[in-house]
Amino acid sequence: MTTEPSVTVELATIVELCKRRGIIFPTAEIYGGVRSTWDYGPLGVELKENIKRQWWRSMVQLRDDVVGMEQAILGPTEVWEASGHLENFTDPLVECANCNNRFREDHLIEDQGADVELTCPNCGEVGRFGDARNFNLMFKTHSGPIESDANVVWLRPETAQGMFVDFATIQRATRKKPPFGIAQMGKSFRNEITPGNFIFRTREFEQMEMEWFCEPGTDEEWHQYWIDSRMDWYVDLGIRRENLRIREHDADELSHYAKRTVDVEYFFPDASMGWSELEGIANRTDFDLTAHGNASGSDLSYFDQPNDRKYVPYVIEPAAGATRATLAFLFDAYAVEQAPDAKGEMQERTVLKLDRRLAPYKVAVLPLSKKDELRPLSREVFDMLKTEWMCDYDETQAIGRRYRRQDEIGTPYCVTIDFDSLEDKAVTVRERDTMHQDRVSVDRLLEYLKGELG
RNA sequence: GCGGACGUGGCUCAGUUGGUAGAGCAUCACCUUGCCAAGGUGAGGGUCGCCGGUUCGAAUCCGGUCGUCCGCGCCA
Repeated sequence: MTTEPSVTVELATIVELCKRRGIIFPTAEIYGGVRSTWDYGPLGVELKENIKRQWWRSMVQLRDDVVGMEQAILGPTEVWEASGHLENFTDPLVECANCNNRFREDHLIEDQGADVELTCPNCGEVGRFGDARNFNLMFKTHSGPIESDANVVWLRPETAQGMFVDFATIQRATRKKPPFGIAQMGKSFRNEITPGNFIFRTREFEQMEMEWFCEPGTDEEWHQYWIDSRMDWYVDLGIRRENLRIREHDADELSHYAKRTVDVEYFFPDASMGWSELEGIANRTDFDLTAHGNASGSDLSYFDQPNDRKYVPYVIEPAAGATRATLAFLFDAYAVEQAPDAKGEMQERTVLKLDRRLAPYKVAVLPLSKKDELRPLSREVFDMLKTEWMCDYDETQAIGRRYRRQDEIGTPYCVTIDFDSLEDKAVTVRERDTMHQDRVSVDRLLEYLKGELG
């Protein structure tokens, strides 16, 4: 049994911090916002891109058996017919006129039979359902200025199909042999009936997906390999292992394309969230390549020349949500600590203990005083550091207050220039988690920080 | 979509029985030779989600609408 961590952090606290510090906030808020739609501010875009960069680094850059791609977001109807999304992402829902609860008509018919009046599972009323209405989870639009059935295109509901429809082209171009993977990061869109929990479930969201093409029969082994690998990735980037778990999908919750799916779940410390999915690792078998092969007439099988045989590769898919991961990293990094102030009294200190690779700013340059004398050296230090990392420069108000500001957004290092610096050409480097300070000469500063930040 | 709650300056909130808005924090400027927030002085910032109605007059009543949160159903 998993022991659930007892720490509580309210989602509202994270939302408030995100808005106040320009991390994430409602889109077009001056017009009232749009439900389920969020903008990433100066710090949020850095954080999210850093998460994606780390995913790409571990998934593509550091491997010789995975290559990247980026597919267009708009796609033709044929792709989504073949993939099964147009069929399976459309739910016929009926609503009970008595209690207003809504159910999937096909599920009711399956349970109760097609030749009887349907009974409401909620209130027990018989025959009070209206006509079924289709809820399509895919966004539809038109390519070109004229709206007509002939130019319908769809916003992709997952990035995965790009790797399937481009499989043969990429395989030929790169001469990769199974097992190998194709990775993609980017926006996907689903018309969720019920979005919510801030950026956890949104209609526009960002995915990091990799399709691993392997020989049938080796798929189960590879599935386990990728489950382990993906767990390690989150832990390596600072998520506490006790806040992560693996959950096996029941047979009745498997997607239409999956033979087996395992979720990586994170324990969100907000009372209403709890264990929630960050990533699904699915065995999609040869479902997609076969479907697209049949529908398009292209041969999407792989010819294994040494063994003189042809097969349609099986696919293992680690599919992560970049947006969800961003929320998980924010939650896991959020801490309120006690720290003594100048008078020695204990005060609350909010710290985002983000891994250094994820922190929006790596270094903040903080002249101790706003006096003109300190400015030239301070700017010199800032200009030097900004060529390596995203840095912040802040010379307003008390130094303690500025340290707290940087703590709250997770900046791992603060560099302070004081009046002694003008004499000894050295600065104070203060680390976020330990609040430890080092005096480092300006000449050695870049080298010192490279050692710390990598 | 249904039920419930809510929507006041950047944030958190207060606004008595309707008479044209306040606080703390934050922000900005100046002062402070100052290393872990809440010293000093001063300043900017809201017409109370939006639309309409009732009223001499509405943040405060009514209707609609948008959005948020909780619950239900559906589901990445």
